Amino acid sequence: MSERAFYVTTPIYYISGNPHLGHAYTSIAADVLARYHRTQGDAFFLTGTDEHGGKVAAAAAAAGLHPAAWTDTLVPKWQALLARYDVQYDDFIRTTEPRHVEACVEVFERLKASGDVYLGTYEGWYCTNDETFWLESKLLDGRCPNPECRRQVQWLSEDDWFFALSKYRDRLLAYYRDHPRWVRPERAYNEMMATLEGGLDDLCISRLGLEWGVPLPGGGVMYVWLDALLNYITALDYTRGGVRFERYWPANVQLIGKEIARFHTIIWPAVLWALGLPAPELVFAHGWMTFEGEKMSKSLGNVVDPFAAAQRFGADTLRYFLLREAPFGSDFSFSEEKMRVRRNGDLGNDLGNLVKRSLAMLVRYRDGVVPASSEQSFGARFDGLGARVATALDALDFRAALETIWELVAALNRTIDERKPWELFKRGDGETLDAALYDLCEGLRWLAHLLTPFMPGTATMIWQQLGLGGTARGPWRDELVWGRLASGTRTNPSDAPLFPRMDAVVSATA
RNA sequence: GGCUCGGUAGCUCAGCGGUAGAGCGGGGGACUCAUAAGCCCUAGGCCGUAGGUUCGAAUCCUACCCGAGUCACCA
Repeated sequence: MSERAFYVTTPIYYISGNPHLGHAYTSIAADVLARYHRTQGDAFFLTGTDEHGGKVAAAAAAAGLHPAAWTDTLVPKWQALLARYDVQYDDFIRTTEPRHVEACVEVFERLKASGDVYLGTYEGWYCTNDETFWLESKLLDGRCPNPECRRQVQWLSEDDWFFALSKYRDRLLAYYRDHPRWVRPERAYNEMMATLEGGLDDLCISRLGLEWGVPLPGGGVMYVWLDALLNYITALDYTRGGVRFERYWPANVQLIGKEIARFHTIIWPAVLWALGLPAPELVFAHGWMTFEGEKMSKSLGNVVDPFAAAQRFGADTLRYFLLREAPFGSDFSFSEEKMRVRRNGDLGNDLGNLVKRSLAMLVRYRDGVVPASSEQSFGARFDGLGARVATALDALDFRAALETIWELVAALNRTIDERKPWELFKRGDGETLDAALYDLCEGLRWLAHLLTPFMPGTATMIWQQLGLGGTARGPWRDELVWGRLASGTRTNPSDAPLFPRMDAVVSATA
């Protein structure tokens, strides 16, 4: 059952400052999906940066730079972040690239031609900072109601372009009812359904007073959110009849933070339909990351620096921790102590130590060469394991996927204590010893395959210590067959532990 | 205020109509291949509160309490 090409996206990151761990979180999740699907067939993973808008222009001005020059200095930080966490994307789109800007203009023209974009008049209070129109009733003392803004608003009356969003309300409602799992988790689905039932207004999609954005006919720029959403198809060369688009759209999974669900699950499908395109199959809104229970924010000074964290713990430990610790749709409380516990427990004691003890016994008793086994019964119990991990991944239940993999880790640790290779060796029961050692090595080979999407670096180290060339690859249904590891394979174990124990940070003030 | 989601063992959570579960922590034990790691045994929690439905509810319904989120152009 070869699957159709798989397409996964992250939001494009709004480059208003430096990346934090939350950005890495979304990207890692997308990377795990992409890496998994790449092992099974064809996959395309898109990420990028959202570079337009008044805030970016203002930040650039403050730095004395043209917005384009300003964003040029910031984008490498995001790319460095992704590299630091071994996030392997297929394309990185910047909304300032000509391929995107030109495609946005083309989309605008098409929508105008079809009548879904029309010229109207917008009157109302406008906050320049937030680039937002506010209803009079929302204002607080005549100021912007956004608590982080509170600036003076101004009365604006301008001819603007509108998108006929309200026209798609009934279709959206029907779509939601027919596809109860297209927005997840369920909480997000419910909230969006409630929004739809409350009714929709047409969307103002132009900003006449701004210059930093996709230029529109007659002046002004495209509303940044429309500009941003379109990246998911402009990167596939949609307007240029690209093969990428044919192959990958609609997206299988679009990952978003829960705060931008409305844009992705109401406006976005309506825009796609207006273009005659199908909506994505699944939009998944993951939770917020908090620091020891409190929202991460610059003002609280508790933003976790993703570079420092990776430096201290390593990319794979972070990747494992972020996906294992909390359900993907829930908020997630980060703390170094929790991470240390996972690192030393699950990774060091269970996995790392398993690799080391298994290969050490192989060296001690069989000169490091994988023996032939006359006995295949041990592996039978893992027949459905790969399929269970795959099922969990399809549901974006990363945690369940990892728990399932750890069933194998635990079973291997257990079988060592049960079969006691050291006793078999002393007793001279070579055949039974060979069977035990083979099973351990074969289990490690399975782990390399299963861990590849989650911890690519670790998976490769296990693979290579087994003496196998390159990296673990190939569809699980073919590779996860007990007994595929060739006897006679000369292993190449390392003395260095995969996950050295980490001690708690001692308070400097103690 | 409306709506949504949670409130289960010390901690993090699973279970979601049929005699309460996992991991971690804690306690005990046997071993030695290994990163003082691994393995085995153990923990007796009014399943937020009060009602209701049912032969039977953590699991369905109602009210309430507590926490979080969200409420139209705000990553």
